[in-house]
Amino acid sequence: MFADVETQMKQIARGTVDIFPREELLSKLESSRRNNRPLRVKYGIDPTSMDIHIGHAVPILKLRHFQDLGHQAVIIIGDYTAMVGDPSGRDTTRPQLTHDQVLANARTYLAQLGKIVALDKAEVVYNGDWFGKMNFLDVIKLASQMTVARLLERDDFSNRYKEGSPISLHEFIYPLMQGYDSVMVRADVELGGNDQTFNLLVGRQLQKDAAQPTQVAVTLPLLVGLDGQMKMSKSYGNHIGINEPASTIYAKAMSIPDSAMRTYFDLTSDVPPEEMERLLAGDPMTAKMALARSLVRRYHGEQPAAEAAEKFDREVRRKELPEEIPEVRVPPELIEGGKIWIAKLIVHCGHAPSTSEARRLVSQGAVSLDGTPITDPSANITPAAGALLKVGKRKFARLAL
RNA sequence: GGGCAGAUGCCCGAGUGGCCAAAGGGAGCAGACUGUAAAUCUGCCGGCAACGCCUACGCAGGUUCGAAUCCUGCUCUGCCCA
Repeated sequence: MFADVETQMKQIARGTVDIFPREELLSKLESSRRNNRPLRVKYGIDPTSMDIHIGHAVPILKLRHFQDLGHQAVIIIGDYTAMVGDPSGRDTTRPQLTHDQVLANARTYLAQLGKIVALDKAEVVYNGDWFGKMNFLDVIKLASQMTVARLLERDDFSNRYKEGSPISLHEFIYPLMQGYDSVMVRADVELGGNDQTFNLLVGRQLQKDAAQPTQVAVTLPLLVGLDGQMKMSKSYGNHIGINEPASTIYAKAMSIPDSAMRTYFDLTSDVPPEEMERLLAGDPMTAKMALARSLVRRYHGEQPAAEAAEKFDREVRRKELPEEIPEVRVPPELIEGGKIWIAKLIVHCGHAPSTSEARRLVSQGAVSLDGTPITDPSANITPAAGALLKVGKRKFARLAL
């Protein structure tokens, strides 16, 4: 039982950059409905690092939408492609991972994917299943289906080429591998980030060469990070990890710039469009709270979402002390004559990476002990059990002996 | 294989013998402001119980009282020729 094509299209299209070609998707949806056959919707993920952030989750959510509409999710774990390292959107070559690292990552990935898609209803395949069996001649045959000129059409490749940055040959192979995955799983639709457009189109070409029906490419925007400028990426430190604690997700979501709110609603939340419009027309802070809450709800559930909201309100807005302040034992070897150097103490609490950094914080007036500001970077203080050390606005420690 | 150019702090990028822990920008951190943010302003931004010392300008040596800067070899990268 599939919903009518128009309804499906509307849900599929929300937040997408492009559906290519649109008419082909329409006709696929029609015949799927007519024949009561779900579409095979492919999403490939390379387990290159351990954690998924909500930027990665954007296309995965779209996959979930397809599932909700009754279609078949086909998740490809790129255990082989991960070893190549997708160069998309990057200006440098990625490090190649070993197969063991990749398999370990794959396991944690699947656990995280399960928070978004219904894994029990999805097909999960590893592309090492077919790439691992290819011999060199097979690779050459695959390579012969692509030309260098076409590869250089891809922006990131051509930019790097023009700039004189290195492009390794294996990176050129990557799009072919991704495209070949589509042939192997006979994909009807492939989802991917905007930066994947080229790769998704290669899939169409390879399917055509293999005399298969071609897949429709559905691309989604790259989510901007917390800074509102650059794309979300762990290496920029502007990400929200889906495995992060509820209160962290909430607080990070609250720190996105107002200008990014609509995008976040569209791409990361389960807030329906009408509700979103209503919120965006009103008080920005209320809207952002709704957004933050919807995010936490997805990854942690309703109850933790409510708690995170409350915690944020209490600690950040009303500047009350957090509920849980880490207790830090002051080791006797750091104490001399009953006193401890403030910079050492801050480092010991983990609130500064070096004593140099710690003394900077002190001289900038960021440090207080039991509410009394400490401004002398060479101050020695007498540590008392239960004393409250405050570094910056949000970092606390309760001393213990 | 040959010729030429390049490698600088988290990133980009100046610096071509002392005044260089290294301009400028970005990122980051702290303070003020605030609606949580953004924007703005101010300060900081290698390490060390520190007005001094140590480690740093691809790697290894060398020349010099003194090197990021000069020389030699190596590694990596780009361009051109083959």
